[in-house]
Amino acid sequence: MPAVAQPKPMSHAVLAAVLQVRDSRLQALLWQRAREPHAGAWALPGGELDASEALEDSIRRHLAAKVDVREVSHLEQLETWSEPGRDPLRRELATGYLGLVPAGVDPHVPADTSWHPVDRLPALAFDHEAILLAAVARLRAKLSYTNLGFALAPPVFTIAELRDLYSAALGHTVSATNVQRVLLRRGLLEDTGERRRYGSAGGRPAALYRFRSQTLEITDPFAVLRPPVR
Amino acid sequence: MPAVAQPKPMSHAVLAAVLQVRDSRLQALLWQRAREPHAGAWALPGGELDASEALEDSIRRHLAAKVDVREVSHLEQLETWSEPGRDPLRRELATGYLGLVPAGVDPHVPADTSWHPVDRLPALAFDHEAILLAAVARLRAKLSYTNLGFALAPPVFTIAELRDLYSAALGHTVSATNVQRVLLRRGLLEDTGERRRYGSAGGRPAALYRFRSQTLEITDPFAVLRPPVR
DNA sequence: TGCGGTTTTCGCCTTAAAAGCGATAACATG
DNA sequence: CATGTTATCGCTTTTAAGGCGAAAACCGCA
Repeated sequence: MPAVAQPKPMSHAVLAAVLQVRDSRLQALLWQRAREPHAGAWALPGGELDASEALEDSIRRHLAAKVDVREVSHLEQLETWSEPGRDPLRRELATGYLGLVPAGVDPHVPADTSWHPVDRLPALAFDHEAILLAAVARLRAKLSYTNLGFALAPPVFTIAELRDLYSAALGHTVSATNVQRVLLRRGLLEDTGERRRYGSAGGRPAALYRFRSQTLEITDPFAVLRPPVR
Repeated sequence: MPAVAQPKPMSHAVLAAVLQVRDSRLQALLWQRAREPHAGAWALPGGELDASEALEDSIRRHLAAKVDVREVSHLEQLETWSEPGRDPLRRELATGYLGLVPAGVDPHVPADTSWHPVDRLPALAFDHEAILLAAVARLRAKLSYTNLGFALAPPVFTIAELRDLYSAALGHTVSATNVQRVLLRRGLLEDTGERRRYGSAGGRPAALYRFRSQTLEITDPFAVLRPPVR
């Protein structure tokens, strides 16, 4: 049979770095590969793009196999990775996604899947470590100039809880009074009127807040060099 | 796991929004389609991804057909567009790129290709308008918190010239003294020691500056909620 | 050569936002 | 009811940017 130049075996995968703050640490959802290549290494959840679906639909479909996608409070596209050697066996492009799960929920996951702190990662398959680190970088950047915190926080929370969330996600300590005043001044938080205690020991009960919006908003265009006011 | 189905007829394209400030306006490089679909409409330069090349290599290769790629001072990946209906005839993904050309150069372009102000675009083919607008948004955002201006500016320039560049790229007027002080304070500009006159009429000769770095740097992490200093 | 015109550049003040710090409020517990 | 603990608020300091006008540095021309 004459070897007509058949379509190149180039496939397209979608991968998600699903992040959540658990035990006061930023953790990622990973599953352990059973077969080659990279058997035993950990990998980001994802899979093949179908012929008729959009990338975001595809990652939602694949994520459903690992976690209850209704728990995913935010999903956004990252880069597309294309180095020819990124998969040793075949030519495959991969589009990465950042997924976030609010603190507090504990989604049921399959036996091969578990959470890993992003600052103590196991050996990852393929180029998944680069993708995961890109997701963490994106999250940390956006926490500063958007309301993305809503996707990491439970429905209501005290300022102390929120500080711990930001501290874990950003990887450094933050002052509770600054978290409160920065987010309040920007109008991202609103007081629920209720109050609750945070830690174990006694003390003044903390006010409960919620995020005013549950969809991504850029709070400060950081438009240095703004248009003149008048 | 993978059914031995034949490769899906899914192709992958790369497209670039190449932007330059010309005649004090931000303009994009477009070519006019001769054949269906969308014959007569204007399109972003680009083409098919080859089986063995990375996305960035591919867009460089395709751009070479439209413009001298050595003139492109910056190239960065945007999103990947995947709506199944984005091409009426076939299933195709497209990864967008933002390309920048410094003001002053006038690259030779083919007969079907020309520059168009981004605020007065002709009818664009497929979803190219969305991709182009995403590129413009990315440029405008990054001008504020990175040194990306280096990619729009000629090697040396006066503050007045730089203000006009920023003004054209951002789409609103900016104060020259603020451009100067913001960029100087951030350490992005350095004085060449030489001076030159800007306009036609007489006046004090302007100092010539250059960008200290020609590679992308984030000048302000905008790390609101910074790590504590000590 | 002096003078008006033009443009650049600099200093100083105002505005805005965030960080630091300590005082006070609001509870639990013995 | 005193004491410990945590939350919250007000005040001050620091940092960065925007506005404005004066001074500097040239040109052309009388």
